[in-house]
Amino acid sequence: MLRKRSTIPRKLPQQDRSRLTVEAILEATAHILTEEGYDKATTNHIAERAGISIGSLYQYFPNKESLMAALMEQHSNEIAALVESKLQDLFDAPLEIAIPELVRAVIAAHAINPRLHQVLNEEIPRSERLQQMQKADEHIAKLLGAYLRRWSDRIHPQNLEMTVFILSRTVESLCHSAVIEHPSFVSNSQFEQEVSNLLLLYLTRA
Amino acid sequence: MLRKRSTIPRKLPQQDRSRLTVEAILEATAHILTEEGYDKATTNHIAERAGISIGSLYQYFPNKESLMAALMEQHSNEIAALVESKLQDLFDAPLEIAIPELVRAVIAAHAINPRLHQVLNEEIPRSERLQQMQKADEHIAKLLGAYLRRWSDRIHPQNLEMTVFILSRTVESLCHSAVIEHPSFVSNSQFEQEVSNLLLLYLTRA
Amino acid sequence: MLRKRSTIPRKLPQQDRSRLTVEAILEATAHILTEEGYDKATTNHIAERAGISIGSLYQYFPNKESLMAALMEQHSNEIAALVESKLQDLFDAPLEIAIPELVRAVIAAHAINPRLHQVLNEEIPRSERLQQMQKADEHIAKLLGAYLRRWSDRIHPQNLEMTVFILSRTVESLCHSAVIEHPSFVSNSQFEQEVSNLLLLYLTRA
Amino acid sequence: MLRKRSTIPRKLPQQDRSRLTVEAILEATAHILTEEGYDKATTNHIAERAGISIGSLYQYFPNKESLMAALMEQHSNEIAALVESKLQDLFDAPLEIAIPELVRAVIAAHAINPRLHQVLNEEIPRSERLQQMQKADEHIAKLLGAYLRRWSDRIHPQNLEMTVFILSRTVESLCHSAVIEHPSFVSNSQFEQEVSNLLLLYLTRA
DNA sequence: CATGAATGAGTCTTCATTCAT
DNA sequence: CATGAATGAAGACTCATTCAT
Repeated sequence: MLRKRSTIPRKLPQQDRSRLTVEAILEATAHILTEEGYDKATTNHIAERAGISIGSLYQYFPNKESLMAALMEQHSNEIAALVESKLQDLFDAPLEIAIPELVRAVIAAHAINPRLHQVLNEEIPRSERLQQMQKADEHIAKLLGAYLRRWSDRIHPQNLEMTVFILSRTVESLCHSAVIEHPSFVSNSQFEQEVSNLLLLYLTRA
Repeated sequence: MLRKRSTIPRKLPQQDRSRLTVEAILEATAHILTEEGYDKATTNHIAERAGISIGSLYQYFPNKESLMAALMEQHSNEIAALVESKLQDLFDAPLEIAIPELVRAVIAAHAINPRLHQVLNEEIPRSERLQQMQKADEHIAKLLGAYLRRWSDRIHPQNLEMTVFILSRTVESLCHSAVIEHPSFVSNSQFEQEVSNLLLLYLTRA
Repeated sequence: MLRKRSTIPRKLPQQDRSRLTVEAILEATAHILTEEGYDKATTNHIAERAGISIGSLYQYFPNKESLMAALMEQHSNEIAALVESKLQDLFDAPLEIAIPELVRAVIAAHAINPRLHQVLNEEIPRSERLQQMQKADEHIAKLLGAYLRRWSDRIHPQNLEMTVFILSRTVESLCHSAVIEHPSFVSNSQFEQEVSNLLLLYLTRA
Repeated sequence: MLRKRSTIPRKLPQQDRSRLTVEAILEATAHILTEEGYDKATTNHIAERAGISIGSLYQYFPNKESLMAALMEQHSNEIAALVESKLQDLFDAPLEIAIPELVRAVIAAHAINPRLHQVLNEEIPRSERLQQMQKADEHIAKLLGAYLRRWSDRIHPQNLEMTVFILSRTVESLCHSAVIEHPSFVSNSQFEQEVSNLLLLYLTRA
């Protein structure tokens, strides 16, 4: 039987030295991915840039896929952390406050390392992507759902699942596209306002 | 100067036999792409499925990239044609009519071959993608811009470029995600209504 | 600017094992070249005969061209070394001694591996040849020029450049052709004498 | 049993139209060979440049090798014709007249199309070369032998075969190298004189 | 006789992965 | 644990040649 290729890192770095090695590997991966693109990101090239041997790389990651997965998880976590913390802080804030803050947070999250975000989203083969990304997405969807339920009396659309879907996709895709294709928009508070407006008007009908 | 790898098909099929061959090749490519994914789409595999020799494939397409480009163009054209025609028909229709129709058209366009659309959008290496996709996008953006200008007295947001950007990304991404991730939404007129609402409320503030 | 395909070996063999590998590769290349000809000298065939995997071959040589270049350099060096050392030893010897010795040395140099010399000179695509070959040629021309200048008072022809040209081409081509087409000549001291005569009479008019 | 690949043109052009076709093919071959080199000289490319279909090319030449052979024969014949006629005219001329004339003729012959001569001599795979070239060479050697025998009483070297060998290789290689590497020599009567001197002094010891 | 679409064996080359040291 | 030499399956692509029309 063909077991699915493990995507789990081979060993959790327990000593300091290994932790450093793992970090170096991921750093090298991110660097090559952003500067040279996915198809220059060979395991040998990554190991070289990380300053270790290819053998050592495979000591920590059972295959290339797991390397990409680890990087995506790391990146997702960074973004999710930002958004989550905002969302939690704003749990009791009304829509008019929370939505613009959320938009601002998502834009900021994407702006951390937009090129990496893009490569991770666009160049890495699908099979290696879905799992990690969805985990983060789902978590955020859950938080967003909780927030919307908390303020449900002020919200028009009744189908919560659909509303969460519409909200999260819209924010994500607008912020992502803006960062990639219209960097000028990002530094422009008008864009934040417009996106916030789009969502607020939809939610409140006012 | 480093010449870019040509993406132009090698020869226009002139006889009937060759036209069939080209069609068979593109059909095989689409099939393998949707059923097995991009990295199973080797030129040899495609030729085999098309029932021709690998040599014949290269008679019509100078390299793998051009094959993908041709398929994307074909697909983009199909989608763009649908949306464009709708947009032109609706040029004089008010927002309340036009927007829902547009949403419906975009969903329908994506539903033609959603898996192919997804693969084309997500798995094919960036370099081979951008050009074709953007051409279609820009055309639609232009039509959308013209429509919004036509009805500008009823529209609140003043920055036309940004409005077009927000509208097109939002429709595209919501319809795309829905078709891929929530097929149940697609056959559900509520989704269309909600998306239309999102956009209409934003545009009209009413 | 279009970078020329690198002809530089990929890595200098640092460990003993790899040094052996590189030698095995070159040995296999020479063998196939001499026994089967250039168009049987595929990289896969070479690797197989060297008893290594094709991957290992490409670890040391970035492409086929560099393999050929390395072999030519090795071979040129062997020949050039022989001739050069003779020419330096004979710097103060008069024409009557030096010329026959030179002829003998050139014949001996060609006789080391005549078939390889032939293949390297005649079958390998031009582009891969010129550089290596000319380097050796120029060096020898320089030494020959120095020698002729040293004995210029005994030499009739006045145009030194032309004389060097005539001498070197004549010796080279006669020895080469003899080794390839008339092996019987090679083991025959009469041939050496005749060639020496040809050159001596020309230089001294006596 | 593996029959040797025929090198004989498939049919002698008997009608005018075919003769023109064959000429067009050879002309195209020569042109591509001189302008683009041997490895751009694919049969398809040749047919295209000749303005005929690849199928027609194979009507006249059973394989690529026979094409090259035909071109070499044509070229050899042109050169041989020049040299032969000179040699026959000069049969009764003394060495002092005949040798310089011969040298001049050989230089002129090489200057007809030096690049083609070079490609034919250096780039075309050995297997396809030898036969044609040797035929011409042998013929000239025979004529030269006859001439030397006619004047044997004035000639010092006694081994006629060796003398013919030395003479023909020397003239050939010096003229060839001069045309390719030192075009300036060619238009310079001093070079002719020096080469003639080289040979005359050798033959006459005077 | 001409055409040109079709063939497919064979080429160079890459890169994830293993394993002896 | 680290090293890096070695592996080899697999991919993109070429080109001499054939054959149905």
